[in-house]
Amino acid sequence: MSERARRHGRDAVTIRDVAGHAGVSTATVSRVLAGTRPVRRDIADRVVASVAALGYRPNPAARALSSGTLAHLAVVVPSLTNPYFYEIVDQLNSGATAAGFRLLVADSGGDPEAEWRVVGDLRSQVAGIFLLSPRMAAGHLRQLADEQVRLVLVNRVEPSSTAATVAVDNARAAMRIAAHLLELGHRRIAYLGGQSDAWQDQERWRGFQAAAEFGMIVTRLEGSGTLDVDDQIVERLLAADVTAVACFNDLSAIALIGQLRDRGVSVPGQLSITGFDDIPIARFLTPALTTVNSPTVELGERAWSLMEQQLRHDVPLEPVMLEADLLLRGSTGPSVG
Amino acid sequence: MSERARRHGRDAVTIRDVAGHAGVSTATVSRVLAGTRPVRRDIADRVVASVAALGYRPNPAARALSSGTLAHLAVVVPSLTNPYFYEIVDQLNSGATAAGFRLLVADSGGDPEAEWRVVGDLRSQVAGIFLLSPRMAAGHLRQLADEQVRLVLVNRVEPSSTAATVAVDNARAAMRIAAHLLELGHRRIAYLGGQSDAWQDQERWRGFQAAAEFGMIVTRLEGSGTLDVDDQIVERLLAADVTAVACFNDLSAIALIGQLRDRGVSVPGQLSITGFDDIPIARFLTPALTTVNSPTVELGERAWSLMEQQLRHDVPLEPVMLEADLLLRGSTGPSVG
DNA sequence: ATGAAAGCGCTAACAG
DNA sequence: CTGTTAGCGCTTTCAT
Repeated sequence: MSERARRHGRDAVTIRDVAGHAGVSTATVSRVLAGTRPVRRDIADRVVASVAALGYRPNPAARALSSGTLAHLAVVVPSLTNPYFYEIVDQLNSGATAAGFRLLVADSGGDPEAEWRVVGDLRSQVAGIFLLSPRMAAGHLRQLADEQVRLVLVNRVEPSSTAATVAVDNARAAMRIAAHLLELGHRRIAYLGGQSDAWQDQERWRGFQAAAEFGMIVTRLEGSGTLDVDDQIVERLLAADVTAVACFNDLSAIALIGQLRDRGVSVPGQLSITGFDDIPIARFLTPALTTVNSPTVELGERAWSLMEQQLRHDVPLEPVMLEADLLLRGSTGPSVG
Repeated sequence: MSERARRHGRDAVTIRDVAGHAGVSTATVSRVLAGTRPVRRDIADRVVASVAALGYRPNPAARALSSGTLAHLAVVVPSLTNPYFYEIVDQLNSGATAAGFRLLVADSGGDPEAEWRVVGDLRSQVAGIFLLSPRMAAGHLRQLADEQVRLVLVNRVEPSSTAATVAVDNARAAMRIAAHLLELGHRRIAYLGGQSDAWQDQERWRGFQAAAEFGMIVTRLEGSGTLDVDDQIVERLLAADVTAVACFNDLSAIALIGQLRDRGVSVPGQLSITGFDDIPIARFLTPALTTVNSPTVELGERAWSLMEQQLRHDVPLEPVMLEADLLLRGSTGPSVG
């Protein structure tokens, strides 16, 4: 058995074998399988039968080389361990699988440069790329779009790029949280930020800053957007003299609540806390987390359909903006300030 | 511009262009890039310079077709929305990326048949496949190994198959939990199971059943292993008259605790709860979850190295069994039975 | 050590 | 509607 055959676990059966078995040309087999042009019914049946009989599976590499495109789509995420992306990836996977594409995943580690490199690598290997919360330079994003890489941007709006885009209106969502806190009597609040180079962080911060217009005093504290929060965070918070903390996302809210619990600070008794995203676990926490839901399912669906359009050579559209709903739960309560 | 060129966003620069630019043959370029055979220093330098100057990127499909293997590895997970798997996938991704492989992910939806089909699809497209908590029939697993598909089984031990395997000793971990509960005075406990066709569920259940030897009474309740728990679960639990519930995993423990909170049942005051896996969020919960850690990092590392060995044509080894540590946190307390 | 040339398996003109 | 044939871009003998 040849080395190649061993790799595939058997002497690979090729399109030629099928053609021979069915007594037709390889072109006909190809046409039957791809459905690119009509083939006489009885011949097609014969081909199908031969395919089944021989257990033929087209070689994707050969197909890719010949047709110029691989049935692979890539999705690049800042971190594979952030639950927020799971649902989106899951949606993309459903769409892609149904359309006969496979999903390649890549993790950029949240680094703009690494992200750019990863995409550079991927672009020649896939038919299209989903960028989830990308952080790369606007110039790079523009360049990719200019170079006709099929792109879908999720949660990053970059007006200078023509890339297809779907995003949640984060600023508006932040305002909703602020308004809710104000209604509860909170006037001095803190925003525990995420990575400040992320579009989502900028938008959310923008939303909270708008609350200043309504008489709130909003202090920004730097955070990571992950479960790893600064050990000193509680002290910094207390020093800031606030009655509520709006966190960049659910993950950091959860970590913060954990810290507060350890220090004996009650939530929402002494401090109200809000998250962002509504990851599935949020409603099961004690206290359940007040947050805004990021419509991840719709986000994923829209992202997929934007990709689908591009695969059909349709023109990219206006950015799709999605609304987030406020979910009032137990982690917020009346101000005690 | 040709259709093909358009797809790649530019007229693709091929190995021939590089060869022309450097004034050498394509074979030489190939050798320099792959390092398969020695090339005179100055010529190699010239090639490297040309590659850089033209921004050449080898076409993976052509490479795959020619060399017979694609630099892709696949990982099949039962569900893309379970945090537990992401930790492992993250590790696999690191190893694969470092070795120049890309990771294809596929979701089987937890269905044994779908899983088998997915693998059938994938096998010709990748150099190897990781199966995380696979549920497919033992016969299928054996068949794959027999057909020389490079496989790594994670968290499923199938003695009849020669596939490389790494798994956590779930039965032992379950015993550790049981022993801990017994020490706290719990004698009547329930096991809220996962999907009963999963190896992990069987092993955990086996571990808890062993506790009967030590005088505990263990009732099994059916569960899903996800955040979606039966609405009636609290009633069923109360009816079972137990003082502690060992859950299949952290996810179902979290969901259960959420339900109990809603019904006003205190944890661990009235009922002690344990999880399984130690997902990152577990320690931030209130109460923090008593669980056993699944050494996901090591699991991922071992899985990767098993794959690496196979890529080097090494023989598969004995199953690697990993130990799980008990993490005592706030969700368990003395029995009030 | 290097080049020429033969494919890898498939698709897509181009003929018929 | 079907067959023949020429590549797709790369690796790899086989010569030199």
